[in-house]
Amino acid sequence: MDELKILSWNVNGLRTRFKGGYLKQVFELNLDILCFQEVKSTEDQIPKKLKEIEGYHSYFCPSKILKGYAGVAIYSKNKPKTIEKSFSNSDYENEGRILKADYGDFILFNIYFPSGAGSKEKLERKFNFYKYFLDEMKNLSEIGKNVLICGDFNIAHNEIDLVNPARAAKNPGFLKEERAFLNKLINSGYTDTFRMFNGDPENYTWWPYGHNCREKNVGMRLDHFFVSESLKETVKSAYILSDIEGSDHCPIGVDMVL
DNA sequence: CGTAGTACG
Repeated sequence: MDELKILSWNVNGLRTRFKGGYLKQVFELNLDILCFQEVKSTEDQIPKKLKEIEGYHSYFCPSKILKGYAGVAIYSKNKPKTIEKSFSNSDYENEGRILKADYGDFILFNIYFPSGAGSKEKLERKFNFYKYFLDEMKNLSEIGKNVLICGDFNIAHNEIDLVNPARAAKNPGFLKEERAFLNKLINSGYTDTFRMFNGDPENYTWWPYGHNCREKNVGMRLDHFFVSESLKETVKSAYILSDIEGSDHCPIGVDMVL
């Protein structure tokens, strides 16, 4: 019976959140694993006192394509057996979007999904990313692996997960293809942990900067924590920490007993 | 508009 507490947060700049004292707030929660997205730093740009937080091992997957863009990180009390920066069926290690940590008892994915806003090419790349992701998750669940997936999906799943669904349906974040992708993940045996415990609207994890959107709670639930069927009953709670500010996203998390 | 570096969400 091991407790496992994991948090996921799109920090929108790890160094800026560190300087502002916001990172301290999540490290003080004394969790086992913290997953960050949009780190926006190469490893050499991260100061030592940020890289080496007492009690944690840290792992980074920065973008090698565009400096100051994307990037994911994992801070973990226990050392994973292996760390990978792509799916096993594809080659995404330069993108700064994936950290796959195999702890033996379970595999944790920390993912910054493409937003795909803008060009048609970016949308295509995004759907490709979905394909490789789903392929990997299906393979792992079929061989009975315990899988956790957290991160910024850049997708609101259902109408309950955003403010104006009719208007949003034309925009990346709530396209029918994106929503269908999450349905496919669920059909592959994965569960949205937040909805195991909370069926209410107005639970968001992202708000646009400006226009007092956050104060008015005009946002979307874009960050998710999925678990494989094999882990579903180990999830004791799933939460959104909307009081933790700084980024345009707020942290989410799960408490489990493995 | 913020983050980071001149694009991207």
